[in-house]
Amino acid sequence: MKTADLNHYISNISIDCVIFGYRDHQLKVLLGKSIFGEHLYNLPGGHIRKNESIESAAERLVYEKTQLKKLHLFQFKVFGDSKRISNSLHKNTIVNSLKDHYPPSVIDWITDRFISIGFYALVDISKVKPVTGALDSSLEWRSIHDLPNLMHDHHQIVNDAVESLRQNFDFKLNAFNLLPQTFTMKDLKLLYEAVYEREFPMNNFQKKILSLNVLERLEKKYTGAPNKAPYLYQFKEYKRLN
Amino acid sequence: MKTADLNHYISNISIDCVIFGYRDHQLKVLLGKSIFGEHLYNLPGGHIRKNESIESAAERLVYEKTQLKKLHLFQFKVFGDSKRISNSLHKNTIVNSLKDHYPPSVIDWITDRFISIGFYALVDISKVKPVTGALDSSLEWRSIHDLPNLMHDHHQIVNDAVESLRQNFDFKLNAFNLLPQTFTMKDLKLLYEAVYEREFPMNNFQKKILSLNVLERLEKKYTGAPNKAPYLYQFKEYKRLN
DNA sequence: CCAAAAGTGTTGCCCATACACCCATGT
DNA sequence: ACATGGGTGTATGGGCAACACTTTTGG
Repeated sequence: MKTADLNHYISNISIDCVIFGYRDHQLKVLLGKSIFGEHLYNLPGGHIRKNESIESAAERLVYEKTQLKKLHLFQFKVFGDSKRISNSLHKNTIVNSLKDHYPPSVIDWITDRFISIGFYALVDISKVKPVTGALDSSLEWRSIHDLPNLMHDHHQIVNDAVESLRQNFDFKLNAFNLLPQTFTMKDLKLLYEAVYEREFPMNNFQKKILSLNVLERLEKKYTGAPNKAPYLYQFKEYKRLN
Repeated sequence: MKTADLNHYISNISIDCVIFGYRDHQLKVLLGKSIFGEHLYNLPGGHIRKNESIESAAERLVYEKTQLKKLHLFQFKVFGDSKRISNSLHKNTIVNSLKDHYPPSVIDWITDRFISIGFYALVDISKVKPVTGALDSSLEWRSIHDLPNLMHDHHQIVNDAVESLRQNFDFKLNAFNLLPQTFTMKDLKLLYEAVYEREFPMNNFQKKILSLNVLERLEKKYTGAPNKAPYLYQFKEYKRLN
């Protein structure tokens, strides 16, 4: 982060991205291990270039961390409390860490008040190639039920993103952004159970999903297990979108 | 708008408010008649002070136009296209109107790129005392189906606000922000019909509303009409909130 | 032939809708 | 008494959930 670069970005506005993945029957979010503290994490995010839209900025920021494009992005809320950074426990840590490496103007710019636009993204976790940024030492997928210590109000941002995801996660086509190309009905059911945190009876779930007419049934998946092999499915729209 | 004042506001971020009212069986929005064009209107809006939250800013901006506080406000979307103002037909008009009255620094500040946070508010239209701002010659309530020529992308903002209102306008307590303290069941039904643009059969509507247990029935409303007098209702929460 | 899990069929319940009816009011 | 519109009760149908059942697979 060079001084001159800051002139290309809009001040006082940031974007925070809640990148959702799905693995081990759990909904996960991608978090950066912060260089500002041993057990401190932060959401992927960044700033908006003066000549790009907020959607493009969010796409770019998610791409920088995941190397994925054309994903499902949704702008779910704005976090605009005037003290959300200055009241944070981590502000002084950040200032102390940076003050020997950057001029005061940069420190001021970074630690000024920021209004943050929250986006969430849905990704196929197996396709993500995590790339760390300047401010994190590593990237980790963490279950939404096992979140570490998060910077500023990022814990609140994750919670609000989960709530918004539940609101908007309909029975039409959001799920396929989190799954590989093909999957069994049970996989899909487990995903819905992870999102809504409740169980769905298999027969009724299957009836409901199939009645939407958005899946096509492929061949069976033989695993060697001594039981009936489940069918594989994929979303009919898959080819059109990929 | 004085030059020095701009230092108190965050640059490049604005708030646009879609203030909904209800009259003549129609959903209305409060629009300012712009001083920048004969048949040009704009949404109430403004900027965020450096030390106030975005919610406080939205409350303040709505108060300035309506003299109402403690209303139902919802942050529904952010409008962040980088060209939303510079591509607008109205930008040059604004620059020409202002350039003789303000120094270039002010003109630049005002006509720079703005990311706008969209809020909508629900108000009892009879309680509003409209107060014009510096940039509008008058304020008018306009039906959402009879919108005039709106500045920049404000037409899109209104449309998105209406869509969000429909999403969030549940059968619990949003409606009472648009109605006077007491109202008949038919009034309420007509409001819902205006919002959702479809009809609701009276008996089923009444059953559904009453089953929510949020209304209390008051005395009858005798109008002199030669038919059964309807009951008046008010929201049980009314006293607590006012 | 058996155990395990996939997948399907059947019933009953709840809720939303539609239809029919009764009630109060002023002329 | 009657026209008008408010308000309530009853039957019908579709969707969802619980239960029971059949099918497929490898040992």
